[in-house]
Amino acid sequence: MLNRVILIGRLTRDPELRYTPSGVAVTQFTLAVDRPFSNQQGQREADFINIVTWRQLAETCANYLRKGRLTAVEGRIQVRNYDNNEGKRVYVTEVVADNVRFLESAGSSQREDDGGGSRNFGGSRTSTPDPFADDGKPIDISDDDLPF
Amino acid sequence: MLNRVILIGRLTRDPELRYTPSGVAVTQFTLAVDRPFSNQQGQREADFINIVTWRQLAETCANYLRKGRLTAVEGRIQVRNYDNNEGKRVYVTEVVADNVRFLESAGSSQREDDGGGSRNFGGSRTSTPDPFADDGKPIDISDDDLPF
Amino acid sequence: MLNRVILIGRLTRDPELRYTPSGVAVTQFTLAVDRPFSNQQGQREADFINIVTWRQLAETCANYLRKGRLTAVEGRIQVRNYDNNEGKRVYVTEVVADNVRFLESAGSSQREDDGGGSRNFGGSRTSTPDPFADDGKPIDISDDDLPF
Amino acid sequence: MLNRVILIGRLTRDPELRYTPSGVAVTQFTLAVDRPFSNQQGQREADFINIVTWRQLAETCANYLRKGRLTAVEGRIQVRNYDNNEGKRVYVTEVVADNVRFLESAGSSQREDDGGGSRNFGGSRTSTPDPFADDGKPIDISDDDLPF
DNA sequence: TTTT
DNA sequence: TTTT
Repeated sequence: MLNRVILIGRLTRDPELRYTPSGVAVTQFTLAVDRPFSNQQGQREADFINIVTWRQLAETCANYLRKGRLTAVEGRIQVRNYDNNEGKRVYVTEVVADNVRFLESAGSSQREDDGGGSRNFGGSRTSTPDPFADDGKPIDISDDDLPF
Repeated sequence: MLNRVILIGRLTRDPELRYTPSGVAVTQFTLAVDRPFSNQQGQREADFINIVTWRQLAETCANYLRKGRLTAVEGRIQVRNYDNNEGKRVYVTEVVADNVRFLESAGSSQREDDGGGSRNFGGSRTSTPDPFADDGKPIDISDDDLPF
Repeated sequence: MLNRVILIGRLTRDPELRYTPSGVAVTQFTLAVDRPFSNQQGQREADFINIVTWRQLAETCANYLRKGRLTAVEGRIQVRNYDNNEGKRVYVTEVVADNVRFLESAGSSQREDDGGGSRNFGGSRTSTPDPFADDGKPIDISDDDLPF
Repeated sequence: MLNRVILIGRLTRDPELRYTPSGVAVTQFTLAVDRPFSNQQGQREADFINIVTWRQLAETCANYLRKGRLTAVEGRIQVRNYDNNEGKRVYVTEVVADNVRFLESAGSSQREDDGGGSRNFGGSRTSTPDPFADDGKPIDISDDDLPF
């Protein structure tokens, strides 16, 4: 009935832009958000929160966000489920963003690495497991997932 | 760095109160939050979002919340992970609440069922799968999970 | 750059629907939101927060909201200023809502008074002071104030 | 019943630290928050939102925030009123912050002016009008205004 | 000027 | 009275 999330954190890697079969842009990335307190061992932990954006916002995020950038995200929590290859139901929680603010433009943060070439497009495979699946394979993005 | 969630929805079942080994109260429940739009088939879906509360707030929630009640929750997104019995890393996303508002007191909503007897205390097992695990077993709640 | 407000409270009076010169619907009301703590005298106070809604949402609010109803509002803080009749600049803070949730439908709250007849439509003048001005006169609502 | 605000904007001037008669620290500043759309004349406007912080957070804000810095604020809307020198009731809306994030540390933003010397401490009077009053005089901050 |  |  009401579902609102606001996060400020840093991208754990470059955003990944893909397209649904019908050609709608989707960008996914993960925000590392430091917890407001230390754990029993006195260390600061972070939550790694998966973000999805659609359409024009997806294109903009793919163009301007990079690994490490401080970013504000506004959206709603979404819980999807699908059956994995062992026939087990898996629940995936992510934040569907409708507003993203780039708090650091290129050059405003120190030690940037905008060179790279490590960006992945069009659903290509990565060797690091994708946090959106539980088995290292990209989750199928379908037009059924289109919000709004 | 900033992590804020506000939800309004209805409890999918009575809340479950347990205690950590060191005696700290934890209450878990799930909120069904209707999505703001219909899907391609024209049906309204909901997101089922797991909520955790600690200490005094946990006791209050266990005492006053019941299945079906309209409830507002304020908190932060937390992503925990643990290795399941097949040695696979499982990610669990939940909202750690620090503020819960009871929008319907007992009697203010129609068709209530406060009788029941189906509440579970102290880590007892249920036959319905616990949404906090991927295998139907309650997730171990340890003092390591204590926030604040 | 980011401006988000979420409130839950009760209407202090029936909402007021008017129209700008170009025919756009505007509805204003005030939410009483209880503070989360008591003051030095041990009493619970409330903040009285002015809400503005536009267009379709304005019509819906005027149709369904009534004095006393528990209501959730999502929007942004806006600070307008104008020069009053003594030539002094006055600052008006209000919340421009883009999402309003009716947490109590007609009949779900006790002792309602939906009879009334005291509602005002179409920009008519009232003798009760308008909370949006400091001098008891309705503030001119113009098309310049149209958001989005 | 629930009252939550999250803002990201820039300080319009250095923060002002004062103390209540009983010695509690209060810091006030104004955030300029750009609106998400342009007005009829095609220009981007901003809302100037007054922020108040108390105690330890007040000290930290006074120490680390400066004019122009990008800052995130979390808190609640508060509406105070007082009678001005003409015996007229004046309403003051501000955000009482309980969480402030410094999104730009000293040096991370370009062209800073941290020199100044224009800061005011300990409740001293200033000739520049206080944004929290409508008449250019600082509003009395009393221990009655202490939240939490 | 205030709601429950 | 305003920030970039």
